[in-house]
Amino acid sequence: MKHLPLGDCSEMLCPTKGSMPVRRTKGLTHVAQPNIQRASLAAQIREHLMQQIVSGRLRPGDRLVELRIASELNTSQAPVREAVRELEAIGLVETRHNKGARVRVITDQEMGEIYDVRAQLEGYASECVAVAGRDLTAKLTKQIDGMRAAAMASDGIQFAAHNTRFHRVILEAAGNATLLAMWEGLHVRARTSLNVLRNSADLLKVTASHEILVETLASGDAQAARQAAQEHVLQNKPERAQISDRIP
Amino acid sequence: MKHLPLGDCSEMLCPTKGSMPVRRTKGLTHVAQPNIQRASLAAQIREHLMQQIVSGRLRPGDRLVELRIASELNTSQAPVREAVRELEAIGLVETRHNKGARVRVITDQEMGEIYDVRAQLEGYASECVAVAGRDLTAKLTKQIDGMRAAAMASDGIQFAAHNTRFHRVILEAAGNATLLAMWEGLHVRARTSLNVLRNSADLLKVTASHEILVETLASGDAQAARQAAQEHVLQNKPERAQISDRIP
DNA sequence: AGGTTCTCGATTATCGATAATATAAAGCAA
DNA sequence: TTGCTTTATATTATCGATAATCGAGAACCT
Repeated sequence: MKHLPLGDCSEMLCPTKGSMPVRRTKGLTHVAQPNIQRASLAAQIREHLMQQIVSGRLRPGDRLVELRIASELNTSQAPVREAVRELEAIGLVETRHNKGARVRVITDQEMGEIYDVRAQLEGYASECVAVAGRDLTAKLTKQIDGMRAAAMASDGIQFAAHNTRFHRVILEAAGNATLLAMWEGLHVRARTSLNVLRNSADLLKVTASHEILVETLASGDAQAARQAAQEHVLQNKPERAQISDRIP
Repeated sequence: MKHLPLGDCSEMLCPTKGSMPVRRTKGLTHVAQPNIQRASLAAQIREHLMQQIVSGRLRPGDRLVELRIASELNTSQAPVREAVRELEAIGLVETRHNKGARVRVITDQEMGEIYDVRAQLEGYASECVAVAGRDLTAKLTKQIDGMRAAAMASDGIQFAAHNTRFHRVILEAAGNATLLAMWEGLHVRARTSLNVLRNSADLLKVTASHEILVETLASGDAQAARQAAQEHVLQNKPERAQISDRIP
């Protein structure tokens, strides 16, 4: 297949859906034994661009010119276009008709809104979990351990990953696929990474905040669970007027 | 431009964003005075397909073959593909890698989930509105009038339209763009149409249910507003195991 | 029969080229 | 100089053609 000069391309998006198969023999043919790319070009490009954005190599306002990216990656315009459209659907990129796409500027205002909505969704999810009487302590603790380790290593990316998984455990357990999908739509992972980069919060403190939540969830009191989850999210809501610099 | 044999193509999706300009001179050139299509082919095709789905001409499980649709509409595969992908993002269509798209089957289960989530979102929105002390009575009443008229004319489509606008008024007034976007993501209009078609509910009764909500909202009590909105949505949540037939 | 490989037709994914647009630069009249 | 029209350039939207993939059935083996 087209062996794109893309790096990892691991699941930043849709960690649930596994990657899909693909094999092209246009430019160079490969031994196709290791590195059997099983994702469409579009998906790979999407992940690539996503990395660029989240890592800050592409910064808010930067344009995404389809043909330029295509030539950089040795592909045609089509899959790039598709990737860009997907990023738009996700909300990482903004396009105007006939004027192309650019990396979306996520304002502090919007970041705040996201946390407000998350608080609602997670509050409801927690309520559902409590009502159903599900015990997630084991799973949640596992992620907390990961968070703590990442926090001590000052690994923001890893921290965000565990953080996201922690919350996903709750959302999944709520048993409402639509709710989960909407929550995923907020793309907590990407957003959290961004956020960690923006304001180097005290990761250990954040970790501790999760531990408290686990306890409340375990109590089984639906209203309390909801309340706790909402507060937890809002607690970590970034202050306004943060340092909006990005890593260089 | 390419004068697609598409009918209305009015704003079923993204009623906020106006349509965008486009003009092609490939096949036939036109006087381009009336009917100045200001939407990209992809957008037109998307609307077309959406109509087909919502109206029931395309039913759950039906395949959407890109090249077939393209030839039917006298376009190339590209814009069709884009349209289909958009429908996928919306959730009206389901695609599997290398296997194409088909109209998504919305199960009763999922329909129920949607209402549960909507209840949460709208509850929160109503709370925000009340807290902000905004008075929406005039706007809401206007839509209720529309609903009543549609109800008496047994016009499900129109009813759904007014219904959606009613709720959008509230969501917009909540002042959280992200919240609004998520709510739009549920595509209430399309879903409501489907729902109205599935179970011919008593539209006048539904209308009345909205009137009560307006009163509570006007009272300014945030908790009451939230409660009322949630209940309102859940009240209209379809029963399980509905007649799942679609109009022919 | 039961399972395996091969081939073919249908369809998606991708490509390379063209038409259409938007915007900025250049030209020109008042 | 201001404002309007024209031209040039960059880039998107769309097209038509190809390559790759899937699924079903044919052909084969055991």
